[in-house]
Amino acid sequence: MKTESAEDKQGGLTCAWRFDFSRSSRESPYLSNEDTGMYPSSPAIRQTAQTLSLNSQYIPPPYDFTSYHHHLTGVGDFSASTWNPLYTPREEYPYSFQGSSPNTAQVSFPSIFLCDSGGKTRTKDKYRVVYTDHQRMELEKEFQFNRYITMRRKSELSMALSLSERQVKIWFQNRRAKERKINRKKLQHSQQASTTTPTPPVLGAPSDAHNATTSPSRNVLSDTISEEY
DNA sequence: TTGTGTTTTACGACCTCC
DNA sequence: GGAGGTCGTAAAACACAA
Repeated sequence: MKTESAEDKQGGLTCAWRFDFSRSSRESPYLSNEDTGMYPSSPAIRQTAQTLSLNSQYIPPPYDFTSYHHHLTGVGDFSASTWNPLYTPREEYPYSFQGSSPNTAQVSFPSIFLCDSGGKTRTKDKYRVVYTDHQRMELEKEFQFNRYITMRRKSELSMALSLSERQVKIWFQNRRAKERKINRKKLQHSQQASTTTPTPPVLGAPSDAHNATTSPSRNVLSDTISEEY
């Protein structure tokens, strides 16, 4: 992520939104690829979403896609920007509509980007956008197919969901991080349970810890599919 | 309503692979 | 050197108990 395209950088704009990025020094947080599932040697097998029983957290409610028909078009010089709030996430966008038809309604943006040469690209008025349920659902479906999105699918999804490829990429990164976090919690719980109520190990039924430590070649993230969903 | 904890976007730093 | 990975983190959004 050293260099992002101008498109990825939300229209190539550099903005004045300042943050305190000071942080404590890092203490070699990197785990081996085996531990992290980094650079998995074998891609995850693509499964049909129907075969996966989703955790209730990710089961979206029955969607009324008619609510997304107000396809908004940004007003202003955002032609080069892929950050384009085509949807109105949960009524949170304070943009004023200009136009009568919701299908063609245009939005006048507030001072989304205050630009300077600082190189920070976050918005002033919106530190982050909230993705619509539809966007999340589609991303989640793709995630169930494959933990690692291909360039082709990333491009397709970004087009379909009106997100930038960078947003799709980062969503997948965050989603994998979330899954690892969940797995760590489960591992902790299982370890606590095993220490408090020791049970004899069952041959042929390896635990999560066993999987994580003895099967480095597999995609560690794929473990969650069968466990979590 | 408000305080607090959790989740969700987004990023920088650093790393590996090609 | 670039792309994309993880990790840690900021801050908005959200959930929920008091």
